[in-house]
Amino acid sequence: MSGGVDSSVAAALLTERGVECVGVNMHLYDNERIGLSRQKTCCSLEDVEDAKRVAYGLGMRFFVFNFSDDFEKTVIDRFIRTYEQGGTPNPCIDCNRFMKFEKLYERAKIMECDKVVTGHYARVERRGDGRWLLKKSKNTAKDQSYVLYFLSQEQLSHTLLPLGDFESKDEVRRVAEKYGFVNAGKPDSQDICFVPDGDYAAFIERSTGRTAAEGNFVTPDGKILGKHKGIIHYTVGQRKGLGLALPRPGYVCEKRVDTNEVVVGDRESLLVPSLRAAEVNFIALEKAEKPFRATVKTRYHGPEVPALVMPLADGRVEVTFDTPQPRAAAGQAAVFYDGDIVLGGGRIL
RNA sequence: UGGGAUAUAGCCAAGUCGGUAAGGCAACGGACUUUGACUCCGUCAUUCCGCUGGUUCGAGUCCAGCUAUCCCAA
Repeated sequence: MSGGVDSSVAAALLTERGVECVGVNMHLYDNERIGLSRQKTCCSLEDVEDAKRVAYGLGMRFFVFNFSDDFEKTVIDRFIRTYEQGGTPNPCIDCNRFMKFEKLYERAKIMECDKVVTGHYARVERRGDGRWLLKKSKNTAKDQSYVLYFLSQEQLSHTLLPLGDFESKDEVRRVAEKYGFVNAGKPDSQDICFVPDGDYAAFIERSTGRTAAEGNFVTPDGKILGKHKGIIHYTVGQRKGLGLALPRPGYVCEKRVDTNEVVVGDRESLLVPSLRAAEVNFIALEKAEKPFRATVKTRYHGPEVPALVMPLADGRVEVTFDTPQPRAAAGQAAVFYDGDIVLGGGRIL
């Protein structure tokens, strides 16, 4: 329970069904770690209070698990490393993957709980042949199946996502209001939780003690356009914030870590016919050896586009789009869908 | 100091027969969003069009001079 509306309502719904629940909040980082002063009222403390009040109100026991060491080692380290290697991490996916559905699930087993319940907008269903499926939420605008593509069969069999059937966020808020939850009107979260001011580059520089090296913006054919602030400040596909006055809009097409160059070109030069992904997890497919068709999402709120997914060795796949697509940033997820059903997904290389 | 060209917002750049300053980029603001982005909407020259004068009811647009830069030839 994050202290937000969604997990609170999820808890309420389960309680309503007569399920015995334990409320849990994950403590993921200390304010000092992320550069907020100790004295300052930290929103995360307030959030824990909110979560606790909701849990107690529902007659649940409530615990706070301190996962800050693991969060530091997995999510934050990965975040920093990915940026330094020229990619663009998705810490929310890593947090779901390593914290909520790995660490927390382990604890749940120790506590002899059968299920992990979260406030994600997605659905878990069991198919006739016994295979567990991950599907989009009914409220497709809020769908979060994209950030859960890594779930294994075992994890899915022990996961409940009660918000997946809601048609709108307003309905969820109405439930919260019905229960009189303090957080019923709390705004949706956004930004990276451990970078509350949004300046992730400054966070990386603070953490590593290294300042990102300036380098050149170059055209695809090598002409120098100007100076950039350091590769970690940009992401492939980015248009705004380059500070370059070009005749047409310029997009980041490539980040060259070895030469510390950022390639800027027009929208055309951003298009690629295919991409590769690694660490692929298949959900609806038992095993994928043959190429299959799917619609593919390469960014959280991006469009789904038709493509052919070809399994390769070492858990990799090659995704060939029916029509060329803007290049996706390495480190983001490529998720394959068949309608509402998540076939699988992987990390973009 | 022979000839030619250009001087419009941070950058690029339209401005017709003189009639009361397009557009793009960047920037800034907002919407969207549990990552980074994309996208969308809005703002952005009213001591004004290098400077100074002149013609005109009216000049970025015509004329003169000046200044700066660029090119060609010396």
